[in-house]
This record gives sequence, C-alpha cells and structure tokens, in this order.
Amino acid sequence: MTDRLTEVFDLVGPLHRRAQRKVEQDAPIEGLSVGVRAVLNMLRDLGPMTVPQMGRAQALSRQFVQRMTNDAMARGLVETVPNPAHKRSSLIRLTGKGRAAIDAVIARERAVLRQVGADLTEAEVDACLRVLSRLLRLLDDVDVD
Amino acid sequence: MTDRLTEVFDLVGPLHRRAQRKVEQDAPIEGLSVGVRAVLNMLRDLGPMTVPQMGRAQALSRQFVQRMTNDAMARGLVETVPNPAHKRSSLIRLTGKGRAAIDAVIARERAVLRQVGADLTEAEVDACLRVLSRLLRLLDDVDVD
DNA sequence: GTGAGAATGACAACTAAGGTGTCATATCGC
DNA sequence: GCGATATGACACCTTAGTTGTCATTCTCAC
Repeated sequence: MTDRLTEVFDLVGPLHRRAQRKVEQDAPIEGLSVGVRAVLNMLRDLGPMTVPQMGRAQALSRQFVQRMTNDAMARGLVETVPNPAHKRSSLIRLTGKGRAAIDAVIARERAVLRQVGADLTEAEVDACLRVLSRLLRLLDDVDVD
Repeated sequence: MTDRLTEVFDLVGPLHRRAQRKVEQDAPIEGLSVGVRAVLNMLRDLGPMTVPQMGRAQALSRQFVQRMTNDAMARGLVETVPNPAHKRSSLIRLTGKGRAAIDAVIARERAVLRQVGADLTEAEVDACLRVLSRLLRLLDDVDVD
C-alpha cells in the first residue's frame, strides 16, 4: 500500500512538469506566466481573496504570490477591493479582462482534457481527488513564509 | 467530468511543491539534490538504464539528467556498466553506496506515508494511479530535447 | 563496406520559478 | 495603548531545468 502511494508521487513530478510545459506553450498567447496564471486560476475558482490566502492555498511563498499579483494588476487582469475583515490586506478580484483571459486559457485546456474523459470513470477521478487531497493534507506542515 | 480533471491538475501543483520541499528538508542529510534523488530513484525502481532513457522516463531534458548523473557519479552513488545494445551510451547503475543512500531516503518517506494508509482504500489509490497515468500519457507529446 | 543522419556526452550560457531577508507600516488582540 | 503579528515593497539569491553548440560515435540503409 505504501508502495502504491510512492508510485503516486513518482507520477506527480513528471505530470507537473509536462503540465507546466503545456501551459507555457499555450499561455504565451495571452502573455501569462505560470505564476500569474496560477493566481488568476485561484481567483476564478475561489473568488476574491487576499495575497497571503492565495499563498497558503497553493503552497507558495507569500512574496512570490505578491509579485505575481502585482504583475497581474499592472496588466489590468486583477483589481483590489476593500477587505471588510482586514483593512490593510485588500481582497484581490478578477477584472473583466482577467476573467476573459483565464477563461480562454481554461477553455483551451478543457478541450485537451476532453480526449481523456472517455477512458476514465467518474468514480476513478473522484478517488484520485480524494487521494491527492489526503496527501496534500499530510504535507500541510511543510509550508513556507 | 472535465471539471474534475481540472481539479486534479490544480492539486498536482501544490502537491508537487510540498513534496519537493519535503524532499529538500530530508535529503540534505544524505546530501542529495532533488535532481540526483530523482535519478537514483529511477535506477532503483527500473534498474540500470541510459541517461537519455531516464530523461524520457521523467519528462526531463537529456542534458539535465546528464548533469545530475555526472554529479551522482562524482559522489560515487552510481557507476557505468557497458551497454550491450549501444556501445557509446553506457548503462548507469546504482553502486552499493548509492543504493544505501536512496534506500534510506525512501524509508524515511515511507514512514511518513504510512500515516495516510489507513484513510485510503487500495482501490482508491489504484484508481488514482490509473488517472494520473492516463493524464501523463495524454501529455506525452509535450516533451523536450 | 561506406556515407548520411541520428544519438550521445561534454561544456557553457541562459531562463524563470520560487525562496529569503529586511524594513516600514498597519492591524489586531489584550 | 502596547506588544505581537500580518502585510506589502524591494532587492537579492538559489537552483531546477532548458537551450545551444560541438565533437564523437553509433546505426542503418544502400
């Protein structure tokens, strides 16, 4: 069993690299770096959130997310909105332009993924999500900043 | 369904980063960089193989694997053995020292993974492996070198 | 065989993802 | 109000990983 989990990790590396490479190949169309793309993606899925929150969500350093966010802001892809819960740390939100950009990227990726759908059952993908989430939680303590 | 697959990719990023960080935390004990560790791990699981083969197996550039291999060789962790199939490109094999080093690392990691075992069924992990393998194959074309 | 083309290894830049360290300022809990 | 903590800005750094070039060696087709 533990062996099997080790295999999972052995797949995660190559998969992540290939995925990154794919993103890099496609995203230049919109001019998004991998980091900016990650920020937009988070905001798209989880709604407006603060920079430190994003860092924790993706296991990235606060400062890295900050830079990516500033970059996205300079490009007009995101904007700040006052944070009721914390006056200093404003919420970051997608602009219309940002949403359009990330939606375009996601749409292209979904088109690729659709080829795979047929070979896999919904149950398998769910199981996969459960396993990965569990592993992620196991490593929760290994965070930075 | 396609949505679910997107979620898988969204987990792969953070998981890979945390795993890398964990490896970095632990491996320094043996003095292994992430790259060298990957090479040793491959040789451990798949037996002796050539540098280009390793590159393809892990979706890494041939040259990067070459450097890591040279590094490992300089440390006495791997050695070359004549390749019957190809006289120029010799097989790379773990030395006793190399095997000891990677075994120690793996053992430590397995100890961590054992905590998770209880929460997951074998079937789920198998499904996860199937899904990840399928996705990996989908991106087979995205390789370098 | 032999010659063309591919595969390998060495070496040297180069890129970019991502982290670290520090500082000023602002926030929040007590 | 005060101390601890969180945030953001700025600058620097590390290193995983790629790209390019070149010489050599292999392979394979003829």
